[in-house]
Amino acid sequence: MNKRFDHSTVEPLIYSFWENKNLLKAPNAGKPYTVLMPPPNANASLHAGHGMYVIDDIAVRYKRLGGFSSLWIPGMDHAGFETQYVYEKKLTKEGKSRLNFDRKTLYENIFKFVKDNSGLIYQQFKRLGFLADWDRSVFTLDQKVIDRVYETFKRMIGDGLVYRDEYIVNYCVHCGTSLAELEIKHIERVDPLYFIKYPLIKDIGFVTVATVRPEPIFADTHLAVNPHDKKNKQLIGKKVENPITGDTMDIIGDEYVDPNFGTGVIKLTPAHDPNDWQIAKKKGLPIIQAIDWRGRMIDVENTSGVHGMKVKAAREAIVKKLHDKKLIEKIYEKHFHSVITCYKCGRDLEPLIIPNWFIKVDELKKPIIKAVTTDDIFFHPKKYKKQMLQWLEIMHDWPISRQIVWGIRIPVWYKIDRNHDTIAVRWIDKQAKTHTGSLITELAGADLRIIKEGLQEVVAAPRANYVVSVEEPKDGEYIPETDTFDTWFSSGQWPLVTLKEDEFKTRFPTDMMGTLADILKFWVSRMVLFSLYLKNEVPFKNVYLWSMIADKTGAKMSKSKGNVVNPINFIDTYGADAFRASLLFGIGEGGTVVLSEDKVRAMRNFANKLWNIGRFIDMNETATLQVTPLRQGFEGQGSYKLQVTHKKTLKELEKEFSDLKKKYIKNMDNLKFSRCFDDLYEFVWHRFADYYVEELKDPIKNSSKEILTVLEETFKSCLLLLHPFMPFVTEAIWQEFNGQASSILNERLNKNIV
RNA sequence: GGACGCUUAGCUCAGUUGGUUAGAGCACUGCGUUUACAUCGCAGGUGUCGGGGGUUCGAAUCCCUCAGCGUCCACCA
Repeated sequence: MNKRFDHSTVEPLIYSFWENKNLLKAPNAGKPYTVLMPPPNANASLHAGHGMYVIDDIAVRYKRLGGFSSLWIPGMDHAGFETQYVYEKKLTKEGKSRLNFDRKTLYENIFKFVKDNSGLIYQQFKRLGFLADWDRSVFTLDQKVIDRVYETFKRMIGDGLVYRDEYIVNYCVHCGTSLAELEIKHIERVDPLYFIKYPLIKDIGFVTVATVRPEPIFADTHLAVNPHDKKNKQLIGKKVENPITGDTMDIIGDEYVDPNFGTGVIKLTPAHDPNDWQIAKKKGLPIIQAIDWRGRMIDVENTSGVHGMKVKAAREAIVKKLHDKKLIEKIYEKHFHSVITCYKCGRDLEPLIIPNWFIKVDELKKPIIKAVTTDDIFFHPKKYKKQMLQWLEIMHDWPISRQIVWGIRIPVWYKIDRNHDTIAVRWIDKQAKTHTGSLITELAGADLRIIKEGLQEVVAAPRANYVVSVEEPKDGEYIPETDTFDTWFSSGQWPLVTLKEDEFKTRFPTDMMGTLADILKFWVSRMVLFSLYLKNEVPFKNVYLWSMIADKTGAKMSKSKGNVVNPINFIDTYGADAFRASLLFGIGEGGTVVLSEDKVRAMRNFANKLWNIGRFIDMNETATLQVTPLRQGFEGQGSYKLQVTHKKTLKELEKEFSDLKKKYIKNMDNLKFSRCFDDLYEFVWHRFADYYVEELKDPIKNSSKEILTVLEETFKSCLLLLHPFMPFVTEAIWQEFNGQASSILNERLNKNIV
């Protein structure tokens, strides 16, 4: 044995050994134990946040050694929005945009891009030593996943759980796309705040409203004040005149209004402000669109005179108009506020109403709340049970459509009715010219077949007729829905697409779901939802949530902060075992994980310590067995009388180790992995090596084989206990003792543990 | 504003149902080691266990309160 544990040569050899010996697959024998890997983005590469996957590996390995048929099924996610975002960035660099392609071509290009960039993360997972059955990997765009998603959608339609409605999204009129939360840039900016006077009807005087957006006033139908606002609450029920159109407007009360901002009175523009929209939905107020997809004003009767103008020009026109009417009380030029802008072009985003598909969750969430409350699903750490329940209470209907191509298309076709204008399209012709408009108008200038070939986007009014079908219906003219499902709609069915049909009897519910706490509500809750809906069972018995990985200073790692650590560097320098162990050592349950090089180095030293304990035992054995080099020769050797003190020491060791083992089993079964590892570290280094081995060194030099046997057996048991945490070094030492063809993965804990 | 959590050594953090002298890693100091390991060993800590109050024979641990920090949610017209 070398003086030092050489991780860089040993680790790859051991991993391919496991692969070649089929040790990564679930053994046929044993009670099933199943863990599903949270699918990383297909084009992702390893970052510190993936560190928590080690938890899953520890569980899988522990159960393997415990005699279970433990199985870890990996997979990859297509990660709709995020991947398309990355791809479009690439297009921008090439001087192109997604609008240069029809929908089908764009999808195929992204598919190729993802395919070319996938696979790296699995290579990196292998370097971490993951005991996963790679042959069973599932991709969220595999046909069987798509089939399952379609089937679920159809069933939900049949059960009346799906409906179409308007939904307010953040839309960039320049880039022609709605943006997800992660693509929005919040910036702070100074804008004028206009104080506009609304003449009271039947009363003398005005009600003044402060706003940064005067341009859609013509579409407003209501003002609102806080019902608890002493100054303004008497306005509730009164009527004012719309300063642009002269129409009558009601003043209503809503707690949402902040009495301390501006004048304490707000105007409601439900079609173009998310908060006003919420109020309007709640109170059933009319939602009148004043701005279209292209960022132009809609005022068909044009009493405002701004119909067809762009937002900025319209604002100037409206302000001038109000000024002429002497309805502007004042303009506060330096209003500091936060606005949302497009990550690509930097322009202001326009909150717009876009028709969406929704899932009704009121009935679906009841069994989830029950399952969480009654601990059918157990949360580690416990605090997430509360967080989950809190979120489930406020969980509202789920908008599942996304205006992107990278995903599973919602299997719906809209029936074209040439007499009713319910569908708008964007398409690209053979000359690469983009056309946008109502389908009926477009059909006047182009054949339906040509439009469909160049189709980019369809926006159908909620009242448009549709047929749910994967294939195009034959009875008339149809145009497909172009929206795709929210990524979580497909990944939420992960437990239902990863197992084989016959495994549902034996491996479902699965045993543990270890994932980041960030996606508790996005992902974990949806998996439970789908599983209870489709299988009437929870998808997993335990949820292990890792809160976050932080840098040395305790700050959360994020790209924007630039403090992201690439774990591969640590693995290269200190070994996978050291990296894994550093994520566990000295960590409270569910606490922040601080990743620091000092700690990784300390764990590398521990791996080396293990190696050298093995080396010490091995060397002494060789020395003792010079006559009969085989271990089987032990019994044939003459026996030695131990001095009383040494016998006592051995007894102490056995007692202490037996206590440790009991504690270990208890903590491992309760998923308290970190504590187990801390205990092992303390025992192996500071008790076993520093104390017992040192105490027994002299008698060993007198060739006492009995002592060596006890030390070796104890140490080998320690290797088994440590193996889930540090798989490589423990396997390497195991093979030194038992031969290169043996594997610690074939050992079983119950043989060695009382 | 709402919910939850955290505050223990210079730094990062363990500390289980309350129970002897509160621990580890890192860092620091001294000594040691010609054969398991210098990626080592031994030794070195005056810690108001965030402040205050309470329960108890006994509190880092349970309760109340105050302060600071963090996470999630809501909100910023």
